[in-house]
Amino acid sequence: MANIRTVSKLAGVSVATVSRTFSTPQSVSVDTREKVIRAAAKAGYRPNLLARNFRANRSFAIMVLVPNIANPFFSRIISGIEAEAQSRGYSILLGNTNGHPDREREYANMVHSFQADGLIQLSASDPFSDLPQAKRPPLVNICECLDEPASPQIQLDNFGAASAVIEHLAELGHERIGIIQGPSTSPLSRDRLAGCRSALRALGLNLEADAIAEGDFSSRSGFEVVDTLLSLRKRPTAIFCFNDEMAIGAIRRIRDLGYSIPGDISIAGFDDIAVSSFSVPTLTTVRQPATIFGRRAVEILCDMIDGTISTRSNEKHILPYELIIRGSSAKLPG
Amino acid sequence: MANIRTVSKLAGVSVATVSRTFSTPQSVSVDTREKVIRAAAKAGYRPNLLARNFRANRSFAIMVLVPNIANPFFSRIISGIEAEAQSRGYSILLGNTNGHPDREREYANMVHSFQADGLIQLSASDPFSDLPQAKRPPLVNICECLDEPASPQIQLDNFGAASAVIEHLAELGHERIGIIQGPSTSPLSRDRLAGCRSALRALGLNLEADAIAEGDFSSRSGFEVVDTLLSLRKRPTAIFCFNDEMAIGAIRRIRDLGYSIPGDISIAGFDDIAVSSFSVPTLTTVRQPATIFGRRAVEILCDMIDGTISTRSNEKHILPYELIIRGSSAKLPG
DNA sequence: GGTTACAATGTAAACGGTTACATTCGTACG
DNA sequence: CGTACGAATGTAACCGTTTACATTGTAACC
Repeated sequence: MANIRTVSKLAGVSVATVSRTFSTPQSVSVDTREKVIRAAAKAGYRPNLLARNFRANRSFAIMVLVPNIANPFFSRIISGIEAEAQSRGYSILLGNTNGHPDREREYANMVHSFQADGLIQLSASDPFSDLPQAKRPPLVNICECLDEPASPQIQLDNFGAASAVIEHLAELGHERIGIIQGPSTSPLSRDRLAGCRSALRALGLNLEADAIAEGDFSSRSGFEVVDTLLSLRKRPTAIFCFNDEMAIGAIRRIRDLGYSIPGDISIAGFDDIAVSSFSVPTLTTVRQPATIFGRRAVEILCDMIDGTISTRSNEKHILPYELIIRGSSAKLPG
Repeated sequence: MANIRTVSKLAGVSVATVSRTFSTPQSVSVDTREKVIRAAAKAGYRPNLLARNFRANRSFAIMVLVPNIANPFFSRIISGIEAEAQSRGYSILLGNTNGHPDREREYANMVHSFQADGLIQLSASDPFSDLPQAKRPPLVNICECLDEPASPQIQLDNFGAASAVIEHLAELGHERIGIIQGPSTSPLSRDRLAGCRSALRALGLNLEADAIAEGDFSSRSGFEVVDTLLSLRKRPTAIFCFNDEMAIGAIRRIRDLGYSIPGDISIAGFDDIAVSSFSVPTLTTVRQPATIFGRRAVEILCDMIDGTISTRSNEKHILPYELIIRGSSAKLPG
């Protein structure tokens, strides 16, 4: 392989000049520059970034940890991360954790071994929690936030969005509203649930414990747990699912049981994934600015890497939601 | 940062011994090993992989080029790639190309600058086509294959799968079958189309040119182009869409126009993405072994990196399909 | 006891860049 | 004319590993 020394000999200059030609061209005279570039082309020289990064002690890579890549909402976020990272000269390393803390830790260690300059976590966990503040590498949590974060957090106004959904359903005349939440351990579910509670209370309604079912954000779980809501003595006339996949699963099951949507039961989801505008019926949902999530995360992470922001920052960034009203929610007849 | 010399001093041994303790522990006596490990722990030492990889001239990273991460079928493949790579000690670098050849080339160059040891392409294009055979880096094409490949290719038996779908629809009594294909430039569309033609011919039927509409694999395109099929003088009684997203878009539009599915029109898709089992109606489709695609690609790529397989191999690996019959296809009434 | 074999460990060169510092040279200025 | 200065370029150390080769120590054997 052609290295910088090959090129320097071929061009009749020193290695330093070759290096400068590529990293700080303005510090090399035009003549020399051309000579070097010609020689480099002739030799088929490409700077060895392994060597450059080693010297700089930087990998120019960002590790992205995602619980499940196959989730379409996450993949939209990753799309945003990728775009912003690419434009800043960073490459992205992808790690699928399936929510396993040991997998997370294993991947997070790549930052310690200098394989990545920073970490973006698409879930509420902090793989560096055992480290003293001063030694924490750049980390940004996104989507789902820690309660007592030691790093910057980016999330939707989950409380506000959930309230807005409830208000929308209440406006349509629904008073018995069921909920299919995500895993109850997740801060995200808790925030949305709090939003629901608050909105209902403001309307003079109460959220009974048995009107809350718990899924795991998969369509299958929506399909399965909706039964518990349908079999309540006071069957809900509207169901708010904490993501679109569960809503789609629930719709499937509800229709199988002979109910009409939104005739008998209104449904709302969360995320606004691509299919939600084409499903039957089209899905009322909350749109999250997924690509912006990704871009913001990269912006903040890069600032931490550059030292513009302290790695001890734990600012919370709340992004706005948008309520998208479609065919799955309608006025209660009568 | 603690480096190997810090540890060697702390343990009272040479740097070589420290290095050996971590890379070939059996070549170090038990006493020394323990001494070194204690010293390393004390110093908080982690081997600098930037340095190690530089020395080895290997990045232990695989670049994955995908036209669109947000596509759920691709993300399932990536899931498989990630799992297999992780178990082999490789990390994966993700590049979203949006189908832009210059983006592809830019990312592909990361292999030349030693940032990746090999490349997996999730589309039918060869960023190294201008290179002489001998200089081609390890590359595997997956999903969609080149006609005259210079690298190993992995794809479904698209011809067979499309035939099977047509045969299934024909068995249900359908004779006027419409097609929504992907971009006509894609080899994948062409193979599936050939499968359709062949199956229809065997049944004594003909595929008219105007029974073929062209989408771009997005739900929206399915929604939009299905109109041309519905407005034919001889409206098809069944429509085969070359992916599930387009099928979902088409279903939406067909229902909006007042037709029933599968009462008036049967629909079949391709890919078996997650929502297809929960959509209304559930979707008859072709299941592709997505994670196996990913795993196989990594296996083959690693063999090329290790030199077990020549980088000049251009073997085609054909994976089996599975026809999944669900609610969107039914017997033609009468 | 001397020789040999082998296991354990050490020494130092190499990998391919970057960059602090040194050198050279031309030019402006007193 | 001598000096100071700055631009262009060169020299060589350095980054943290790995590893070929050298060295040492110990045990087995004749």
